[in-house]
Amino acid sequence: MSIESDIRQTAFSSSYHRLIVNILYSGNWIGNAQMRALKPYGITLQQFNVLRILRGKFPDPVKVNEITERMLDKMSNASRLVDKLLLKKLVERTECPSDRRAVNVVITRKGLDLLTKIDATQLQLEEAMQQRLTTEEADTLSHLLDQLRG
Amino acid sequence: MSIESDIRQTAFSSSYHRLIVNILYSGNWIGNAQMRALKPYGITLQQFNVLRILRGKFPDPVKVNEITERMLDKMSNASRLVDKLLLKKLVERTECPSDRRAVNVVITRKGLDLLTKIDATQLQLEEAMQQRLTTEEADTLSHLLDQLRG
DNA sequence: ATACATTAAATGTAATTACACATAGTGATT
DNA sequence: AATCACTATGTGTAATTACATTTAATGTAT
Repeated sequence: MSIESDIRQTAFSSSYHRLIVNILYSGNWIGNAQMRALKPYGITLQQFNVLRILRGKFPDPVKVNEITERMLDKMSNASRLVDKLLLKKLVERTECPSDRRAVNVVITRKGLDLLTKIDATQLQLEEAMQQRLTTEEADTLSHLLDQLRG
Repeated sequence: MSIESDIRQTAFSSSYHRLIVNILYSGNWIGNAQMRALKPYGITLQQFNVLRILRGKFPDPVKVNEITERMLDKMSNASRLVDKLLLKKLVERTECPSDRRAVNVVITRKGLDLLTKIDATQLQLEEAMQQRLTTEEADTLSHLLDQLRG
C-alpha cells in the first residue's frame, strides 16, 4: 500500500513532502504494532525502551541521565518511567556513590526475564518484515534514514 | 549520523531490528521538528494534520469519521481535536443533513490563512531535507517504507 | 411498527506527556 | 569557606492520549 492510499491523499506537493508524511505515518504504524505486542506484558513502548537500554549495560548500572540521552523519544520523562518500572520491580534504583546527585538504575532478574519473553514477539515482527523487505533493502532504508537526519 | 551513534547502541541483532528502531527514532525526530515549527502558530501536530485534511477537501466538508481514517496517528481523537480547532475558529462544525449522526467539518478562512503562513516553514524543512537526500533518494525511501507496511 | 445490530460522534477516566520549575549536589573561583 | 554557575534528578501542572463507554441515529429483518 502506498502512503497515498493509506491516508487517502491524492497527491503530495513534492517527494520531500510525501517523505515527511510517510516517515511520520510509518513511525506511528510501527509504534502502534509494538504497543499492541507489548500490551499483554503490561508495559508501554517507552518502558520497554528503557528496559532494553538497561539490559544492554547489564550488570552495570545506567544513570537516569544516560537513559534520557538514549531514549528514542527524547521527550519522555526517564525519571518517571523508572518510577513505573520500579513499582513493577523490573528495575532497581540506587544512589550513585561517586555523585550523589545521580541515580544508578539496574534491570532486575524479573526485568530480564520479561524481556526474554518479549524477544519472541519482537522476532515475529521482524519475520513479518522479512516477507516484505530483503536484508539489503532494510539496510538501504536504514542508511537513507540516517542520511536524512544528517 | 547513524542510528547507532544517535542512540549510542553499539550493535543491533539484525538489519530488521535496526530498521524498527530507526523508523521509530526518525518518526519522533521529524515529529519533534514539526512540533517545534508549529509551536509559534499555537497548534499541535495533530491539529495541523486535521487542518490539512480539511484544506484538501475545501470547500467541501469532511465528516469526523473520515478525518479519523485519514489521520497519521489513528489513535488521536478527531472529535476532541475538532473541538480545539473550533475554539480557535479555525474550523466550523455543522450537522450533516443526510445523516444526523454525522458531523460536517469545514476549514474557515482563518484556518486557510494560518495554513498558508505555515506552508513557508514546511518548505524550509523540505529544503533542509534536499541538502541531505536527492529527489530520487527521497522517492526510494518512500517506496521502501510503503513496501515495508505491505 | 418493533426489535436489534450497526454506525457516528461525544464523553469519562486514568495514564502519559510536554514543559516549566524546584531541589540538591558538584566543581571552580575567589 | 562562601559564592556562583552548572548538572542531575525530581515534581507540579495543564494538555493530550488511550481506551472504554455512552448517546443518538440509521438500516434491516421480522
